Amino acid sequence: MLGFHEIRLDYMTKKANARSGPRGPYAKTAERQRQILEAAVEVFGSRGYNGGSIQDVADRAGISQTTLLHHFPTKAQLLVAVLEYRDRISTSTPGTRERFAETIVRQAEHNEGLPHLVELYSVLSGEATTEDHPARNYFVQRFARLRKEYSGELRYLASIGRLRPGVDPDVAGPTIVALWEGIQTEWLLNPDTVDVPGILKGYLDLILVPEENAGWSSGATDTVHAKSRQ
Amino acid sequence: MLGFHEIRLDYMTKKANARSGPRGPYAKTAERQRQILEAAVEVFGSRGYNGGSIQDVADRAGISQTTLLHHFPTKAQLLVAVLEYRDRISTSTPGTRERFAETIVRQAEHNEGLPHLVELYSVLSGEATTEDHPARNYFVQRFARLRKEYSGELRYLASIGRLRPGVDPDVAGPTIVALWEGIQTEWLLNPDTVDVPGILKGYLDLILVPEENAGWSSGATDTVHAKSRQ
DNA sequence: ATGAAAGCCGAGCATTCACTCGGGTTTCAT
DNA sequence: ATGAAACCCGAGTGAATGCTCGGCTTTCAT
Repeated sequence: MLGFHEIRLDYMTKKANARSGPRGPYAKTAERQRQILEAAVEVFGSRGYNGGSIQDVADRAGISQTTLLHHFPTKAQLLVAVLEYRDRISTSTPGTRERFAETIVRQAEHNEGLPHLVELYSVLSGEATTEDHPARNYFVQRFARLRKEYSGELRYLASIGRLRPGVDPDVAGPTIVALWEGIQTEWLLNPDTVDVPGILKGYLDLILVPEENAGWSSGATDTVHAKSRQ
Repeated sequence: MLGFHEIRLDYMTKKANARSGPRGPYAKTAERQRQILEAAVEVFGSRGYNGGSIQDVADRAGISQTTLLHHFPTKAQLLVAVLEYRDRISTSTPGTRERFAETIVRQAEHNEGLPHLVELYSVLSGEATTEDHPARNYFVQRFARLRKEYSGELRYLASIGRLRPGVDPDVAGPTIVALWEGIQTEWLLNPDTVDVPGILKGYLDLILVPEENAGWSSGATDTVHAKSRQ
């Protein structure tokens, strides 16, 4: 059950009296595992977890299936490793708290160039709702965390008068998370007519007060014209 | 490629000179196929298309796998038949055009009693984004139709002054579809903390003007308190 | 009633699946 | 340098998959 990436202190503890024992991964191992995980992103992203095979991943990584299983003993452990890998190297969008909306829209625009990633999360979050799916707990935790984070940011914006009166941060936070999730799935099915950043901006413009006039009076922000038609 | 449900006129044409030929389905066939399709909803809903097997469906329907394949020659055709079956018997929510929001919220509340159905659509819409998935075209069409329908309803509401100024029906329509889709997936992962009707009502309250004061002035509708916390 | 088609199923079939085994090659601390 | 562990792989293994085949039973228009 030990993930490949977890620091195994016992390997590193160089006891003088311990003449022999496990030596830990070699220098090239990290790079090889990165190759495998990148291949797994593509396979699980394009075929899903149930639909993709470890043979597919091994082929795409240019190694034998047996070697893959040496690094990640089971398919389920490989999937968990993929998700943790993507979390580790994901672009930690900086952005000040005041630029909440801009940060989200910018991230959505950035994602348009990473269809593999979007596919991975869309396919797996749906699959993960099934019984005993190895990624189920990951997505339960992930969505709960996101809802909490967004609600918190919106509460802060409310405290400085940037949230439109009548908007409950504990409703709007989960709304952003769900909207983002849903619109990305639709974008994968219909890339030409669905505008992910546009839809998100449309909602954020609805609930936020523009920075200049913190005293909110009416919904006078310009209509958002998205390419989303029909 | 002929779906089981399509009316096959050639069977019914009783030509006097045709002494023998295909006779069409027997009386009990419709009921049997309904059993199979109900079983398939549960299997594909709880395990996904790739994760569920036709053996599972046959077992749950209480028939042999071979008999199932007599009625639905391939697994892919079974899936398509399931989706069309659910469309055919789906509760055609009446509701006047003016009661747009109420109709949606009522449908969402109704869905809480049909977790099998919600699972089916959530799991499959994610899976369907993968290459060559037999349900891909179904979901492409379905989402496009829903976006168009909702945008149309909102355009009508705008024409009678019930849409908040500044809200573009062509953005809000797709937003409702995506939000619904996303929040249902999260509900399946976290049924106790996610309130599907509440989140939808929160958005609809934001974009619609209450019936009584068609002259909209501020966001003075009460804050929506959902059970959605953290 | 009869007989042809529909309905139904046990027994396979070829393939793919995740995973194991045994043994070779490479790395690297000593 | 050396030797133990890490790395790597060919060749399986057993189970499950979607689907076919051949033949029996049931339905029902004639």
